[in-house]
Amino acid sequence: MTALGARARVRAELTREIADAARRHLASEGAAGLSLRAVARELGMASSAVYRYYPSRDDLLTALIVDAYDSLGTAVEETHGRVARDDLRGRLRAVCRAARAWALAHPHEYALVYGSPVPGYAAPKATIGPASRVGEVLCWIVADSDRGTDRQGDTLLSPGIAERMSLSDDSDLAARAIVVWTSLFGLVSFEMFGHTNNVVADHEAFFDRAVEQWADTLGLP
Amino acid sequence: MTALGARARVRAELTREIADAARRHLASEGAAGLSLRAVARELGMASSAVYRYYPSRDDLLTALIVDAYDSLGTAVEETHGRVARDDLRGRLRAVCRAARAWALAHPHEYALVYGSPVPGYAAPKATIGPASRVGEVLCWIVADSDRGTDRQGDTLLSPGIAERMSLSDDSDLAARAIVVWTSLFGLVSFEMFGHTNNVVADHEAFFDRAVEQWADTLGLP
DNA sequence: TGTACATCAGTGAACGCGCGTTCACTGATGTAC
DNA sequence: TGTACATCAGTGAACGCGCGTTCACTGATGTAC
Repeated sequence: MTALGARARVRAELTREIADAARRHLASEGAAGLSLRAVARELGMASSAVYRYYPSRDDLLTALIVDAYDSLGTAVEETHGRVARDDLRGRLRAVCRAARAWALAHPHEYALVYGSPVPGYAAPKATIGPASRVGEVLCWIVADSDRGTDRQGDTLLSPGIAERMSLSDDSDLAARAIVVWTSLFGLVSFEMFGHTNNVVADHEAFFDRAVEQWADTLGLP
Repeated sequence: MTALGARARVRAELTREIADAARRHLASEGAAGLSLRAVARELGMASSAVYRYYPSRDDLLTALIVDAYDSLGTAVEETHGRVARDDLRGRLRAVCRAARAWALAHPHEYALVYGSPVPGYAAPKATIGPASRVGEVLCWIVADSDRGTDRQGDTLLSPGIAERMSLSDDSDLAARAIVVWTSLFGLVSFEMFGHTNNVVADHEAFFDRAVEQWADTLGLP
């Protein structure tokens, strides 16, 4: 339904503009300081008008979280999609670098989703799907590595794979993939949050090196 | 100077009590919501009285951060100290498990130091030393592994080692150690912040498995 | 094409709240003689 | 040991601020006939 009425189109536009302004505020104040009033002020509208678009502050926060996960997920998937399927190491490189690049380009959205949880805010279920997109791409790579690239179809490892990848199935490769997943965001978080400031000199080179280590861990050729 | 006057002793006590109350508040409100007034209220004193002990909210926050790093550092160092020096893998296990155990026991202090930075707060230099204690222990282990346990003395790798461990010196082992360091906190953070909730079934078993992977990465016997 | 009505966006005032910080002050505890 | 003075802890009121959310309202935009 792209044939929206004029009113509906304006509505969609303003809804997005509010989210954009909120994202900008995230940058200066952090997630906990995100304020509906400040957002309204920036848009030059009454604070009460925002309630026509988002029923509460938490709903706005949820929208920002979902958008952030989707933005990261899309960036990673696109970069990953440009690499030949049988170039397993190249695919891992692409995923990791895309994730880091996204974090550097969107530091506050990164902190929103991968930093400490916002106190008093419980993430609703709508965030689960978008949150697992990067992990799923990693799982694809590992799965392809496990059974060779000749095998067609992604049906065996599909959305929802994460649930089936619990330790109980005792798959060493699955466990390794998850450790790589957490290591990736561990390293990016340390860089973003300043923990490696006096430890690592060239962050980009160091990151690339770490990626090769992870590729080795996964036994990628 | 343990022979403090009665007044000085009471002062030291209250200073600690304020920090304790602040820590408790951290739990419910998060770092960004830490409020001097709430802390004063809990202690049954006027909010202005707190200023006799901490000149501002940020100073109180700094004290909490330093305390958290020191608490974690002490826990890790003590556990590590109980393992025989030539049991390199055992030492790594001890360090990693102690760090995770501390995080589980102090979730909000963990989020304070390893979560997203508090907006508008710049960590002063006083936090750098305490923040690097865990990393330094890891470096000891790696250094011992590198040159064998016969070599005496810890002088080559001492406080401040982190600075010298920049990529420029091109030591592969140093780089591996730092990746393990970031992976450790990456995995713990994901567990603490709920990212592995539907992915990992048995967090403790999974963590132990990850530690063995890291030990392999470092080539520990 | 024109009119009557319903829908909806946006307003501005208000509610009740909490915050960090300052300031002049009261009393109690320590110190010097 | 006793007195006079200085130091310090703690008070309570006040300043100026921002917040989320509600509510009755005004006008403009759409819809049905």
